[in-house]
Amino acid sequence: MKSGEAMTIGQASARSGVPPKTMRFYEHLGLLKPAARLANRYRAYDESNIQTLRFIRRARDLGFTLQEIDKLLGLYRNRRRASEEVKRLALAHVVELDHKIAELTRIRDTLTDLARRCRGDQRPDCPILEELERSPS
Amino acid sequence: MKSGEAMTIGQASARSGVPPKTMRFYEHLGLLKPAARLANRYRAYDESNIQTLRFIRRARDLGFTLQEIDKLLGLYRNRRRASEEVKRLALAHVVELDHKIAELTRIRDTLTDLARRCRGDQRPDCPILEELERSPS
DNA sequence: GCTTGACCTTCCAGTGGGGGGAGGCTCTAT
DNA sequence: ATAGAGCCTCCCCCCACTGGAAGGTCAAGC
Repeated sequence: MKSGEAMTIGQASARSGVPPKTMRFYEHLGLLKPAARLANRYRAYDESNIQTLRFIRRARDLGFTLQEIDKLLGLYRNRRRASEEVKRLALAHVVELDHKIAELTRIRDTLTDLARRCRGDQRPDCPILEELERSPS
Repeated sequence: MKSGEAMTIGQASARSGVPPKTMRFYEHLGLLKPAARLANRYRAYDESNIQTLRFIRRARDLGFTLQEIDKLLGLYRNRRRASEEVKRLALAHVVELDHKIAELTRIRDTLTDLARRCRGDQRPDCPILEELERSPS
C-alpha cells in the first residue's frame, strides 16, 4: 500500500490501535463521519482518519467519555477556538477522577483493614462477613 | 405492621436501602431466591430477607460485583466454611482496587500536568490537544 | 478454475447494574 | 365511589463496546 493512500478498515485499525468493530461503532454513533467506500463497499481510510482515530484512542486512554471526545474533536479541528474550553474540560475531568480515586481508596482501606482482622483459617468467624451483615450504613 | 411479619417490596426497600426495581432485578438474576407471594401476587419479605438485602447493599458499597456477592452470600449462609475463602475474595478485590486507583491516578497526573501547561486563554495553542494528536502511545 | 482462508459487510444480542416509563391490578382513605 | 399510591410485568435506555451469525470479496495456491 502506498502510504498516504486508501487503507481498509483492518489496516487503519492496525495503524491507529482502534479495533475495526469499534471504528464501525464510532461511525454509527456519529463520532466519526461516514467513511468513504470503495467499489466493493469496503470502507476506505486515509492519513487524516488515522490521526483522528489516534486522537480518540489517546483521549479514551485518558478516560474521557465519547461525548467529551466529540467536543475535544470539535475544538481540535477548529483551532481558532480558545484553549480555555479545552482546559476547562480537562480540569472538570480531573475533578471527577479525584472523586473516584478518593472513593476507591476509602473502599480499599476498609477492605484491607477487614481482611487484616480476618484470620483466614478454617474457623468460621470472619470480620468481613460480620461487617457486611451490620445494620444500615 | 407487626415486626417480624411480612412486608411488601416497598417496605422492605425502605428498611434495606435497596430500591424495589433493584430487588426485582436481583431476583431475576437469581442473586435473590424468588420472593414469597401474597394472594394478590405481591412479593412478601421478612426479616431474614432484609438482612440479606443489607448484606448485598454493603457489599455493593464496597465495590464487590454481583458475582462476588453471590459467592459471599454462599459463604455467609454456610458459616462452617472457612473464613479463608472470604479473606481471599476480599484481598483479590483489594488488588483490583489498587490497579484501578493506580491507573486513575496516573491519568489524573497526566491531565493535571497538561492543564497546568495550557494557558487556557483565547490563544489556540494547547498542550492538551497537542498531546492527544501525538503518534501512537 | 476452484478451493481455502482472511478479510470485509450488515445486523442482532449481550455485557453490568440498574433507571424510566407504559399499561394494568390492588389497596387504602376519604 | 373515587382518587392516588403502590404493586405487577414488560420492554427500552444508558455506556462503550464485544461476539457472533450470515453472507460478499479477494489473493494465493493447486
